[in-house]
Amino acid sequence: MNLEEQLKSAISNGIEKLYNQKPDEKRITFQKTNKDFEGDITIVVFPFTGISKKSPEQTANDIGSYLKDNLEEVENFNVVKGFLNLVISSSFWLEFFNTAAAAERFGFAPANTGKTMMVEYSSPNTNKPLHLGHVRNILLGYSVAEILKANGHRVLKVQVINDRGIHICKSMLAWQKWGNGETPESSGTKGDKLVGKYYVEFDKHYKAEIAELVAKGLPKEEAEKQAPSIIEAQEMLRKWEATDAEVYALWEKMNGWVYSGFDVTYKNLGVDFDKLYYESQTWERGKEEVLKGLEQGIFSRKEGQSVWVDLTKEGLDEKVLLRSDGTSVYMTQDIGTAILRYHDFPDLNGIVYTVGSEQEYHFKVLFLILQKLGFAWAKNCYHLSYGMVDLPSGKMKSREGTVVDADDLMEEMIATAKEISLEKGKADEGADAEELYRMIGMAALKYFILKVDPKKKMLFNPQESIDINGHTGPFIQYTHARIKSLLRRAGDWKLEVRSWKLEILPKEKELLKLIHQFPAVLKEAGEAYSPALLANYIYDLAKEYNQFYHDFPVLKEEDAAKKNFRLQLTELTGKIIDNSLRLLGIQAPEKM
RNA sequence: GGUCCCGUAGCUCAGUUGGAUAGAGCAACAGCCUUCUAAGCUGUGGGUCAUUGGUUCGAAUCCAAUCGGGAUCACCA
Repeated sequence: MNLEEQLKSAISNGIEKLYNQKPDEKRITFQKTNKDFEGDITIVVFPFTGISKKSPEQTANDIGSYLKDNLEEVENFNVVKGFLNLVISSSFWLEFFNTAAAAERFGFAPANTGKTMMVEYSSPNTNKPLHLGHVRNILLGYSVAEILKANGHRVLKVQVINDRGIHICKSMLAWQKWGNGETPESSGTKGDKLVGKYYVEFDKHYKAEIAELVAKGLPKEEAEKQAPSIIEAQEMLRKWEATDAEVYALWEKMNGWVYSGFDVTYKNLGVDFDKLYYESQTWERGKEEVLKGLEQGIFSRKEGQSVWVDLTKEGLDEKVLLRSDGTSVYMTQDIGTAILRYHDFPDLNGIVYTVGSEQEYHFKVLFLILQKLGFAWAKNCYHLSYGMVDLPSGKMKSREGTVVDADDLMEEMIATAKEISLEKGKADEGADAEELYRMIGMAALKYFILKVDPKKKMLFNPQESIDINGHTGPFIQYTHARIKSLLRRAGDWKLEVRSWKLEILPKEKELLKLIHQFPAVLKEAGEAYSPALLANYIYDLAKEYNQFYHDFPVLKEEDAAKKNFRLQLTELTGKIIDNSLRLLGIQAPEKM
């Protein structure tokens, strides 16, 4: 039982004894003690004045006295208006510290809650390279998955790759017509970049054709439909669906290029997947399920072969599930994919879809459809909806060439990290130094993105993102490196000795209090699917440690018990920072 | 137009199961290295928490309206 739970039940009992009525436990709330007053934790007593029929001050005094007499952890208390500030005993903090320091991985839930969660993230189209928007998605998804693991769940990281459809046909067509057999090898271009190049190439020709037709007097809408390029691309898609051998071979070849390009980006981002789903392998399943639903009368048929779901009762619209020519839409394959996933892993306790907020409506509809189809697990599907990433210049627009490429971005971050390191004269030469620059640059990027609440849209300012001072990833890395340096110098100092009698100084206690919060923060981050909570917490922890480090000698402390305590406090802080950074996908260097 | 999200310091963000005088970082200015990593620490200035009204002992937090910004409502993905 943790401190708050202990206090809660003691307060509940105390109020019952004092005033003959049990309070509503939900109204017993704790908060941090204001820094101007003495105390470690504060209880707001206003909610109990109705029961006590006394002034807030008197009520607080009553409860404070009761706690002091009946709970050994409560050493003292003071009252300011309706606020009861409790001073928790040093022995409690020392005992807590002993347990925490001895833990294998303090704050982590014991492995195996018996729950299995699937986290989908990335899920790109295969017609162009990954960009900054994908980067937020990927970092979030990866971190959420790791945080869920730390909370004791089994986690499967997956994506569904949108590998079929008109978009890839456009790239294929352009390559076929104007590519002259160019390959990643022949041109020295990363595969996804090469395919992206032909997607742009298609668009260029298509636009020109439209302009030409419009000049001839055709309305724009009509021109968009009649342009020869688009007609050819649609023809290609039909051939693909009929598994035309030549088209299929080209499709496989070009997707292969894209995958090897993506692999490089994923590797550099330091993320991985347990299983990949491909739209080309799930869309037919989706179609079958829709037709089954049609037979059962869950869906209805309209013009041609089109199939619709009516969600007007749920306050939404009607939605098409199969086109009038019988082909499937995006929704169709998502239905198939979800069902396939539960087929593959029947013991799944939920799927987390890491997808941008612009698709909120889509997922609302998807989950409703799955429910209508009778899948009880649909209620465990969750759309982790994150906000868009804007640039200082506004929105990213591929047409205006303002899209920030993921590979370029990483390269620049690392180059800038190197530059700054050299300027500061921190540079060691050699291979290790290059690895360090990479770690720092990536930390700056990842932390900059992950510290923001996923639900909120964020502004990506390239200049600020590589900052290494203040509320940044490198600042936290630096604190860790500093801790490691201390521990190295401590050498074989007897870290295992844990029986001390000493008074904890205020600054030491502040650090301990923050450490005490860690398990709750990790749990909350898992429940809220929010790496930002963890990211902001370790910043606070690092900041607090730096103050401690600045104010007190550790190795130079002469009192052996104090020295030992501070060293272990240092070690524990370092472990929490290291473990937490890892959950954010950030590496913690030993030196920097 | 319907639905949803957002509006906190010059800038980027915390803080929202309702609680004390709303916090950080950046930027600006002023200090601290013969002592464990100065990528650090300390201090100063900077706020009608978009506006108005309501609920409450108490509102940045809950409710309503207004203003401003964004997303979405395709036989696109």
